[in-house]
Amino acid sequence: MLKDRRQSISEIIEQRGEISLHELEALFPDVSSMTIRRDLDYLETENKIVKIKGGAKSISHLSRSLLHEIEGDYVQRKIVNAEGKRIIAEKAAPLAESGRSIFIDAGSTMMQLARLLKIGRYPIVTNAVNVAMELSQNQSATVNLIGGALNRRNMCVSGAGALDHMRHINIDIAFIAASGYSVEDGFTNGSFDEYELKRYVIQKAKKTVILMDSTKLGKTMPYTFCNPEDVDILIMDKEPDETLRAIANKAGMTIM
Amino acid sequence: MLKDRRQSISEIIEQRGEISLHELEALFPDVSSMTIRRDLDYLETENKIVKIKGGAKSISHLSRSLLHEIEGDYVQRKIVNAEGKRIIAEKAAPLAESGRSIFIDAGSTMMQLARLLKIGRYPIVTNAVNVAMELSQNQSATVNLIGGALNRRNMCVSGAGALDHMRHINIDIAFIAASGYSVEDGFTNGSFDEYELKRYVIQKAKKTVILMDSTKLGKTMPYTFCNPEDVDILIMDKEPDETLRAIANKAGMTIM
DNA sequence: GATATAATGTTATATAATAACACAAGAGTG
DNA sequence: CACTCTTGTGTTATTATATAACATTATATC
Repeated sequence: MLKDRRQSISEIIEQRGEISLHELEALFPDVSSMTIRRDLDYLETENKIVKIKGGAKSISHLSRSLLHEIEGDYVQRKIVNAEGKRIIAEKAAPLAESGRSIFIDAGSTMMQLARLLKIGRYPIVTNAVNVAMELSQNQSATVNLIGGALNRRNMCVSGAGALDHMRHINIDIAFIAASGYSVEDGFTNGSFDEYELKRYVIQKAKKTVILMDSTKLGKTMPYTFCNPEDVDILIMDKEPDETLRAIANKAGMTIM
Repeated sequence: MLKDRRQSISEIIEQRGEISLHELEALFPDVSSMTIRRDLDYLETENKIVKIKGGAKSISHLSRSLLHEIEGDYVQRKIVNAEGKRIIAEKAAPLAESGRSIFIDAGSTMMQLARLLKIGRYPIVTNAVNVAMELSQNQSATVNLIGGALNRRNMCVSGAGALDHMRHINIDIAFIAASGYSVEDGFTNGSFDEYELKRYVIQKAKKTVILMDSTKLGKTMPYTFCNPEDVDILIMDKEPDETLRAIANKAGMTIM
């Protein structure tokens, strides 16, 4: 049946992200390669796939890769420490299991985390549009997107409306991103609105987890949103040095 | 210079959405086609484009087309009346000029409207994530995204949080989508949460504009969110029949 | 069951992608 | 300043893929 076959092809591509014509030929031995080509033509007009040389790609997969790179200076970030961020996200994901109400901050590390949380059904609150879309696409989670002004640079919501929204939501575990940490200034970030929100969430959350890759160490950004004393767990991609370890011990902050 | 050329190519593709290799060859006569191929290879690894047979496509354009089709049953909708929706959006866009605070509802017609509003800098409130992203991508508008539970089917926010959020926002003009209209039941839609929000917004807005394509006429969905008396302007893609015209006259609703 | 329409198959042809090697230009380095 | 190493580029032959046009088979409709 034509409709079924096209549906199947669509689903396969959706699942794998990309496939070669030859693979499809093998999967559908009953029809000729020309038929499959025509199926791909059809799916392309439906904006489900793009035909590439020798196969096809899923548009929604391509779009997802875009979501991961929304941040303005993404090229840099991507190169600098994509690996570190993955490591951090993998450490953080299991922590989410225990929470009944989770907050996820904006940022590319958080995007990685969102991907890993796919399986499971946590009620999740976030201020990042890309995180919300990622979470909602593939799972049964309840996603609560905070309202407020949308920052076009990083697709993140903040401002007075956001604070207001949070007022009625209780958070078990908050996963917060930091753009800098230094002994003098603590955990810092670069935008006032986001600073306000982070502060507020940390204050409300029963447990605060900071996700920060090692390149942020020693950097100071304009706003200090919290200090080690306010943090339960700090997750990094590398082992902390002695100074940081000592500070953490004193402040009761676990480093993972 | 390699970097400049790649940047240019990237921008051209970004702008046009798609281009053929031959066109690029013509635009860059100083380099061989092989060089351009290699540039495209590079841009592909950067997730900016997809190479297709004989050229390339911009990923962000592809993603945008996805935003337009997020609704679950989009295949149907798309075929039924994409043209009608464009007509409606074109009629509605100029109305937005006069408002100082605008609300835009979720839905594919609204997505068309969002595209047309690109030029200008309206402060815009919306509950549709795709509309918000579209608006924020290409312009100087202030976009205010309503908070609440994210509906994964249509990427639209609703629920108690959404109502709460709206409480402090004043709306000059509200552009609302309707899924059905009938004489007996008025303007209707299919989800309770969205119904609540629509009602609330209409009640708050100084001016209510309903956007509805002609295929919705005579249909009734589960929830009546308003009646002609509550509406200032109804925009459709076709001329109304006599019955509707009479009702509109009586209710003080202008039909465009 | 006859006719129209849609779906599929087949082939030849045109088109584009790739790989492999060759060449040139610039950046360090001794 | 020669050198060689890297990087960017060009050329060609080869391979792979897409297209177009027509032939064939299924499916629906009356």
